[in-house]
Amino acid sequence: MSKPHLKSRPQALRQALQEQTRAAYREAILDAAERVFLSDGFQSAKMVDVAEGTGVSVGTLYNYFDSKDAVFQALVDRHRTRYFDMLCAPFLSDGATSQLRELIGRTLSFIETNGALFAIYLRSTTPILDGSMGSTPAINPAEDNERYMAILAKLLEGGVSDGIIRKDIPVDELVWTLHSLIHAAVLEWVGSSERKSLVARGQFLVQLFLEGASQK
Amino acid sequence: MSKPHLKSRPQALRQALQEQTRAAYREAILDAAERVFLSDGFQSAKMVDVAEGTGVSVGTLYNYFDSKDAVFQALVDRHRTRYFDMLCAPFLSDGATSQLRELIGRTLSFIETNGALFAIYLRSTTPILDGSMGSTPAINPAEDNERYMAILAKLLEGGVSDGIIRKDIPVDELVWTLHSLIHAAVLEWVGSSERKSLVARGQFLVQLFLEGASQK
Amino acid sequence: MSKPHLKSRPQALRQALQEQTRAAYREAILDAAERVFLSDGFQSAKMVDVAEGTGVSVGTLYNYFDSKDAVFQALVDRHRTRYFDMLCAPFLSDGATSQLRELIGRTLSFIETNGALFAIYLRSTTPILDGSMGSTPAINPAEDNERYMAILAKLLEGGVSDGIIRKDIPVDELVWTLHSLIHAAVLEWVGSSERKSLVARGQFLVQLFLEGASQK
Amino acid sequence: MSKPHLKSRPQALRQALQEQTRAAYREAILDAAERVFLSDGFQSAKMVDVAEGTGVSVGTLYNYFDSKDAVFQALVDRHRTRYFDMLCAPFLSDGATSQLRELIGRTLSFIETNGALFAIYLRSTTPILDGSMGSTPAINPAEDNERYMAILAKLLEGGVSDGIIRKDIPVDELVWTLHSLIHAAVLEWVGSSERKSLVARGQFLVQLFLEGASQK
DNA sequence: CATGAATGAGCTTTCATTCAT
DNA sequence: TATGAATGAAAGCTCATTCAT
Repeated sequence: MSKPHLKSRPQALRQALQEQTRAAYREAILDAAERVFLSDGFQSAKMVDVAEGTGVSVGTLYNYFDSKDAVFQALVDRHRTRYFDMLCAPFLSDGATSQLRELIGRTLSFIETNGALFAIYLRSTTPILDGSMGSTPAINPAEDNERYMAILAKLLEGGVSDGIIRKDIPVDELVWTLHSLIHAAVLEWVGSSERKSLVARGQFLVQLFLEGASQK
Repeated sequence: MSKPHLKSRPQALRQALQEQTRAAYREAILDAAERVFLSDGFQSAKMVDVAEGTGVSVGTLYNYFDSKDAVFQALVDRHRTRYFDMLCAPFLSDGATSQLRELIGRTLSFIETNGALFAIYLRSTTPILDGSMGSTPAINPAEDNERYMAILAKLLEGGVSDGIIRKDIPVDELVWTLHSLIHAAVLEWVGSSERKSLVARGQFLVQLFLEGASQK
Repeated sequence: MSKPHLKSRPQALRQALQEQTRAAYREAILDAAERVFLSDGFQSAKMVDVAEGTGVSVGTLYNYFDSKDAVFQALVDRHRTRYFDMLCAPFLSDGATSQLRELIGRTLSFIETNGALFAIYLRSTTPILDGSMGSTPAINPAEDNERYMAILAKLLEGGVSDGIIRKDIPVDELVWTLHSLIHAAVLEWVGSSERKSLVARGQFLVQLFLEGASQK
Repeated sequence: MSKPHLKSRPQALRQALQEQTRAAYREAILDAAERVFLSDGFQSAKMVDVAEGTGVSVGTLYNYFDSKDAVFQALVDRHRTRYFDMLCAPFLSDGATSQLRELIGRTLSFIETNGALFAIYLRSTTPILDGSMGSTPAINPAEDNERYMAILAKLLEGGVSDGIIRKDIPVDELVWTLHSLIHAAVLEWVGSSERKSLVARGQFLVQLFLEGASQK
């Protein structure tokens, strides 16, 4: 009762530790969930497996997330934030072409580092996939894709202005093509077991995208 | 019982009719299944819905297919046969470039005509998708993809020989890129509700693939 | 194909039998459910027990009812219809008093014959009970009670007009009292294992209600 | 350690305080529990809510009570003691009728003051309720009811001796009727949101019970 | 002794598959 | 061979209870 500040300090400490722990649990669960979702697919993934993968019991899962959907949601959110933060960082280089290379390098590097789930999520507009992922309205990859394409568009428009990118094709089409190309690369990479450097392939893709396959 | 040959003719007839009917049933079921799988996804698709869509009862489904997986399997098989038959037909035009256009035109035309399921199947090496589709070992899109890429490779190699396609990039890489590009286009098409002409976009893609995005 | 009427008859028959069977199943399930709900209470009652009690599997339950709530609902509905049909039948006797006796006789006879669940349902406005029964809006005993009290009211008003029932107490109060009394009797009966005649007690109650406990 | 008697005094003091505190906790928990049980029903009531309502953590609940059932048990016990203490207090008035009025007045006043839970408990012989309340054997309202009815019986027997109460009906029946009537009133009161005076209605009930509904 | 997160048995519900008709 | 109701394993989720701090 007297000297309550004596107690308040440890309490604050404990609280901090608690929150530390909570966060750690959350991360652990998400890590396990990502593994399970990736190997089994969202629908087939069982909460028990996620729990087991985390090393906790099922009930604990629900102390951190409201539902299976919510876990997936959080998984996506976790990546999304970092993804766009990374994309929006200022470029180190000048010129549309270099920056394009840089952007795609970053993108693919992110995927390479952070696992494939986010990439797959971005592709999950495909109807059949929709079934396999959660159907919460908040899970809306289309929006994220548009955001990404907007970034691409800005760069390519700059290239057109600079006379580097051809004018006879609408920028939208170029954007769409490059975006699709990147995603294809990612999916290919995700599906393969070898996991050749995704970044390297990205650079190669940009080259091909810019120069074309024809003999000059 | 007596004079079996008297009966054997009608029996053969009946048998033929029977088989005709059986085949018709199979087709009807597969048609319905494709609709359902596409709209709900494999996992969420219910056998009852397939039955209803076909106009038969669930039990009947199992007289024609061993399991839900088997239905999907058959669905893929049905497309695959026609797909490769179509691809292997002789070209109407000459020259690597024209034939490339023709091949991709055919490919996308097939997808456009026959629905998206097969295309999605071809992309289903993605782990998360594996979960959403049947997991029978027999469902192995990789093989089909390689077969397709082999066709592409032959054409592009021809182009290299003819001096039309650049030599400084390994054909494999070109093949991979073009293939990815096509698949990306298909997935994009599948996911969109507008359903702009896929074939047209394909032609455009080939152009971009050959010429590149750079201003010359 | 020829003589379709040869087939149509058995089909009609089969269908009739099927519906017979369906109805029988429904009844069997409801019977079991009533037993289980009564012995365990709605919340504690397990669908497995209902299934076991019926002699079917859990899945079958859901072929007949959408949910546990729906089972309870149907249970109540089944009784309600018959209950009010019976109450609304014309009286065999004349005079407010006799008809009162008759009405209460019928009521209690119904309860005695048809089991206690419906009676308990009618009492389930009690908050604690609300928790123990389904919370579907359609389950609204208050309405049913009011309907019953309206019937009582009409009779007692007649009695007042005839100078048989005292005028110095509002009919509503009399109705309320008699109604409560009946319900109390029913609950008492439900809770006891002896199960003395409920109808007899009812007649006795009416007498006491009319004459009072005082020595004249 | 040395001179234990020096310490024993403060210890006793501390112990007393401790027990004071313990008792206060218990009461607080029971208060909260009563609120929660009444609003949600026993089964639906969550220990977390009780804890929250008390302002302690769930764990603390289990330092004071062994289980959810035990909480309910204690809740009932707490009321029971006070209930019968109150009932057994000497009457202020003379004469069976007056004392009857007084008894019922006290009863209903108690319910009105102390909340409805105890009243509901007393009615919980109803099977369905058993499920919704704890099923510990110790929770046995029948016994309490009999105790109450014994009190009623004594009064009514007095009335019979005094020539105030009719002889032609066994006292048991009269007791049963009056008791049922009171309980019905209580349940009605519990279920209604208006909460008209329960005591007033009780007096009215006694009048009706004694005089009957018939016009004299 | 208070705390509150971890636990996991147990519940309702779904649906691919079977099988008697 | 068609039927469609019965089946029951399996999944997501809840919450009374425990226990390390």
